[in-house]
Amino acid sequence: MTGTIVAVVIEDRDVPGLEADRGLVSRKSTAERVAGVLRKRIAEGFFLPGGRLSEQDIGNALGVSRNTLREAFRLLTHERLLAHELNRGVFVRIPSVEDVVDIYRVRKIIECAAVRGVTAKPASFPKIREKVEIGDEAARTGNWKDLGTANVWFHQELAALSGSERVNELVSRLIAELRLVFHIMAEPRRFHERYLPRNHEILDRVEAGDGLGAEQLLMKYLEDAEEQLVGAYAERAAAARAAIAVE
Amino acid sequence: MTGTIVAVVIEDRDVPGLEADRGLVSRKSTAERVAGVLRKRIAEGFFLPGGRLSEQDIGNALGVSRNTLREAFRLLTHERLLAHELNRGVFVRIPSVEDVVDIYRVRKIIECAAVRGVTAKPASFPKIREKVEIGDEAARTGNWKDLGTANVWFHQELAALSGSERVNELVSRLIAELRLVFHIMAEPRRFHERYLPRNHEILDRVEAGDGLGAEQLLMKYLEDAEEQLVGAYAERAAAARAAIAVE
DNA sequence: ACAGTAAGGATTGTTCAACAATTCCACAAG
DNA sequence: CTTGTGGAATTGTTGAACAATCCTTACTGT
Repeated sequence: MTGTIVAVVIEDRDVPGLEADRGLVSRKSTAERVAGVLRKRIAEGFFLPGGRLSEQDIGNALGVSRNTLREAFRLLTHERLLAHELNRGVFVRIPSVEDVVDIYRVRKIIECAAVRGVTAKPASFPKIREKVEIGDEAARTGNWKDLGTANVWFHQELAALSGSERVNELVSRLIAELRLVFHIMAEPRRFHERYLPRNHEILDRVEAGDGLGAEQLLMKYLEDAEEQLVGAYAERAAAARAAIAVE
Repeated sequence: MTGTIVAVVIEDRDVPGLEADRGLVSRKSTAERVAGVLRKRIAEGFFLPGGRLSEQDIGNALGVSRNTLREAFRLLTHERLLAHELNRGVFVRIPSVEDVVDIYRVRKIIECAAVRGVTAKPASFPKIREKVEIGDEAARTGNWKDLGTANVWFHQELAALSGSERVNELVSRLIAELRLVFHIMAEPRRFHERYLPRNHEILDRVEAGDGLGAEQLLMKYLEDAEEQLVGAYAERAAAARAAIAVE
């Protein structure tokens, strides 16, 4: 028995650094691939918030059985991208204003904690800087869609400073949910553009090793964004829901 | 079209305060009920970490079809309670040491932020106090299982101070995952007992309105618990995995 | 004795068809 | 305008079937 334990431990340490590639090797089930397709479609707005996803139609279109498709629906429901109503089907979720408030509440906790944790020594963070510059470039060329995406990535990189797998996953989900909000707002330009200079300020503080300073800026940033979003969102969300009721 | 919007809005405000009861009305699907049963069984250790959950056996035992059972498995896999290996089945997850470290990393961020947010004015928090006292009582009567449960609830109440639905859900999951760890450790007494006085200290600070003080205590608490857990856990987890390999 | 392998049995992955349960919609009745 | 009341459409769930994969075991050759 003890011999087998040793064998396992050895196997763990035999080829260090290779374990990270396991995700690439492990094949995914059909349901997960289908979920991936739908997730992407939802993110890019092909399926709009409030819309119903018919088992039959999508099953036929994608060439998978209803059972497999339902497994995919479960996955996305758990990510809060779809809402499952018993005997009625699944719908692309319409986040409520309370959802938006809660999302920002969690973002403040998570992102600020991540930023606060940077050491007191100056250092370079190329990945974060990259996202900021992608945002600048997108704004310069007027590519508003990319601007929104870059902004999202910027915040994901900030959260990644925490070094926690679970935090990364959580933030990914929060941001996927926020995408639904943006689809209802449908004004990426006016919303994202004004935050570009603040991205730079935050990055500067981070690279200067001033975690507390960066945290203060980020907190204000998130408070402002939330306020702006909540103010305009309430009526839009109601209108979106009403549009469904009409249709 | 605008007219219909008004109609919806009116309907929304017509019977205020009733929407909250929607969750009670909505029945749950079979898959969700099955997931609930399995979740409970896993929490109480009926299915031990590393054990495989046979589709056929459990399906027969619970009287549901394989398809429905698989939907339930998906749910629990997403909660990190089960691990799904393609063509091999689902297993009760054995958290790695890295998982434990990451869980505590997130707990520090979340719970500390929640506690830090309490106002500077003294107030009473009966729900938190209740959990602390349940823990005391369990320790006095030597009911070690309840002691662990009470301790878990205490921390859930602390996190609930954040007032965020998403934080509550996240913490619930983290703690469900930690239960797997405790099942492998299998020493609820020695682990939890020593933290009882610290529960009181933290509660005192919270009720005194000293959020920052409570945060410091809680941080130290979590650091100590993590250290103690990680130190003893590595070999146990390896042994558990090896036991599977042998069996 | 031992690594490699080939056959088989068992389990999961996926699909399909069927039926029950529920919701939706239109229309009639009060 | 509200309140039943049908039938059509959709989802919920099951059971069977087959393919794909994994695990065990026995066999082979060295």
